[in-house]
Amino acid sequence: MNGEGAGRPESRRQRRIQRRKREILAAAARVFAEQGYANTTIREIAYQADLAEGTLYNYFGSKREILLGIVNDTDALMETVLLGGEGLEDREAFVQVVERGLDISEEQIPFLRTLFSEAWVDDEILQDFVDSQLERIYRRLTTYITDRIEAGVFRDVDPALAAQLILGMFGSLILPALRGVASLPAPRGRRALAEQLVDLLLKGIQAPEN
Amino acid sequence: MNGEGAGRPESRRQRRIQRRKREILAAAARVFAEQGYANTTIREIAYQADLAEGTLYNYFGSKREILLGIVNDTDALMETVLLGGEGLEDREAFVQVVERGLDISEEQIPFLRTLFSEAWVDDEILQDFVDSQLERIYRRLTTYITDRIEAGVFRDVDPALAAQLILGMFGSLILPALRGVASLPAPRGRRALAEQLVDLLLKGIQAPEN
Amino acid sequence: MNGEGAGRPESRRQRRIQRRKREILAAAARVFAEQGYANTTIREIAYQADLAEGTLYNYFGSKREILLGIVNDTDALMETVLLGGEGLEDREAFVQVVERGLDISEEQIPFLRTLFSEAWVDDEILQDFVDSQLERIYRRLTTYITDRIEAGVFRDVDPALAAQLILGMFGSLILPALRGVASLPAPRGRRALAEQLVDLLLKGIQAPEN
Amino acid sequence: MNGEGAGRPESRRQRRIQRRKREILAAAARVFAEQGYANTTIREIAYQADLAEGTLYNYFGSKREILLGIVNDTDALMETVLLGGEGLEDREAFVQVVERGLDISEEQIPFLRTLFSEAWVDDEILQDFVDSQLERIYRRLTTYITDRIEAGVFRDVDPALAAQLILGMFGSLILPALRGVASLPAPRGRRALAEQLVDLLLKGIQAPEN
DNA sequence: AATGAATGAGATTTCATTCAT
DNA sequence: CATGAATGAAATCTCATTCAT
Repeated sequence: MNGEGAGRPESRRQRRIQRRKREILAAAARVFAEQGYANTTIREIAYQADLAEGTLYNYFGSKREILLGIVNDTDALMETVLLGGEGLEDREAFVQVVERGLDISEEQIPFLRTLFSEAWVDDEILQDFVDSQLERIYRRLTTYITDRIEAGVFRDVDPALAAQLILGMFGSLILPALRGVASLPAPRGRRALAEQLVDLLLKGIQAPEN
Repeated sequence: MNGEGAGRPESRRQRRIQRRKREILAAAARVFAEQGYANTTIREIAYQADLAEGTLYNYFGSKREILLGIVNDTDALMETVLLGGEGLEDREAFVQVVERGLDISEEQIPFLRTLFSEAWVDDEILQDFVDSQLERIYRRLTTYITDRIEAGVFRDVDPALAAQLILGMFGSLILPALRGVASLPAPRGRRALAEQLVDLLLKGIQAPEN
Repeated sequence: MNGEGAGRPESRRQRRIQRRKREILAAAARVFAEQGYANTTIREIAYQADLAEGTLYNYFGSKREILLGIVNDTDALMETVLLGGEGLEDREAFVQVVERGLDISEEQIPFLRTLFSEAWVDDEILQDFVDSQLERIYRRLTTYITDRIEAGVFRDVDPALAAQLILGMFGSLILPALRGVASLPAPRGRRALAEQLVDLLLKGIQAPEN
Repeated sequence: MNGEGAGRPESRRQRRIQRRKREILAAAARVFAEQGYANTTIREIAYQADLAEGTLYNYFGSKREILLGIVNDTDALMETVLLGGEGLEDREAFVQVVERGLDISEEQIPFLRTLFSEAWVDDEILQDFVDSQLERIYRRLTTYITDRIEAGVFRDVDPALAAQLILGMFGSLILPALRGVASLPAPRGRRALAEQLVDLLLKGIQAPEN
């Protein structure tokens, strides 16, 4: 019974709702990224999502909840940056993680752009995201560096500071794309970019004989 | 006679106006930095500057003009980052410029915080500031690196990319202070911080025997 | 079936919007006529139209747009003054046009009152209305007089000046009603009024033997 | 004693104050005429009168008092329209009064323009001026016409209506100048204009044989 | 669920008036 | 008397949110 398809109908309904939510978040992220959260009206989001204004409120309780939805989505994605690279030789592991970071960043530009601009002034977002997600990446990197120093592979630098500087280097790569003034290189170029970053990081800028 | 105390009265009036403008900008920068431009009301700025709302409009034509006033002020200050360091040995020059950058950044935290949060979504600010001031710093650094490579002091890296990565490293140092989650080290610590950055930059993270 | 009651729903919506717009314009014209445009607040118009302030902005983009809406409406009505009277004997034609002018003016008193008071200082209104609508009436009258002179029915007067003076005479009739200090005579009296105006116009005030 | 010039010093002071008041009224009338009362700022009036804003308040207690000052001044002038013409032959008397009306109107255009635009919506002005000054002119004209009818010089028309229509004719002559879309003819042309008005008024527009 | 008209609190901005200098 | 900076009430307009259909 229950006509075609069956399955728990509840689940189908849930899936439809989730899909609709994602569509709304994607539309909202696009507009937020372009105009900023405060300058964006619900009407504009509704228009971009091809829905009536009131309909949005069936999926999100407020404009702010849409923003937090974006933050969460981005959160989830950041997780994946850290996956992979395990068991590889150091240099290659580094390069792959950087490259993957570039890939993900590009896909998520509107989300990241929204995220960063609002994180400056919104304490809840700042804590939910920056002080949880970035902190995790930062800690993981610190631990890794500490290990490598102990293994004698890295020089005896301050691991926390080194982690911070490395994240800064990575940030400088995606910043222009985030700001919308330049786009990231094509996938092939990204590999080269990652290699150059890692090269500089490992060997420094000074000529060896110095 | 006619020592200080006389002078053209026009000039005294002008000075009073300029002083009042600076007071307003300082108050506004504080509030913008905390709450963001869009969330800040004229009423709040006026309250912080200890003036009536209408009085602000005797000095700035609109809320936005106040924001642009902050951008301009910051502009002027950024100039000074690049001064000094000429003629010093490379390592020391680098260290001093980084240190000075930290000093100036600290003084200007509310202004910088305002600036960066709004530059994301405000094209005029983005172009007036980021694409003029930062670009200058970036170009100067690129030129410097190119020289050093030609002189055989630096390895043969991509100078533009290296400059970008270095700016990213510097950015990572002031970011926590800008975000308000940590403050910069005391002046003595800043010297050490600058040295560590320069050390990592010059020699890399890899152990020498590698 | 599908008699009245169906129709494209778009069209029904459009009609509802148009009706609402007219309601707002009527309320606004009443208030403008009493207090003048500048002295009238949006709040007052909204109150008179029995709507919230914000609702007005769903129909008109600004207070000024409401004013222009009134001007346009009046424009459209003025057209009809000139209709009719064709083919009648001169005296009767004149009388009928004057009478119709009185009728229309009475219906439109709040609109006309608004219009005239603002036309003094608002160039756009002055040109959109006075210099297009009144000009048309004026030209038509001039042409008519010229014809009549050539036909030997009217004396050899300056047709343009005569037209101007006639419009002034008509204006003096509706002015008291427009100012709100007196109302126009009842319809029957209007015919008599029109006849007296035309009589004076045709034969002058001087006794014949003079 | 009392130094040079003597005279009651009070009186000299009074004269200076009166002169200053007139200067302010003239400046205000110019600006009001151009932009309307509500759109004009005290700052603009002060600028045109070459005074500081606060200084105006030494002469007039409020912006509105300046407006009423203009109304009064105009009032005083209107008086003079009616002077003269006594004892002249009818036609010439009419012509001279009309001509003088044109002369005075031209001199006073900014004042009249201000007056008429505000009289629409300001009951105090409407009553103080229109319903006192115009009423006087209107009554005088009515009386005159009644006399003339009794003397058999004028036809048996409704004197009140005739007076109204005549004022309307005169109004139509100065209206374009008042509106700022045309200027009055040069003095010589004014005589001709007045003669044409009077001619039409006395003999009508119809050809005699009709 | 979907719609979009209605709502009204709240923001920016203007400007007549005051008052210390 | 003259000045013009300071004041703050009041006006216009925006827009997140609600709710009847």
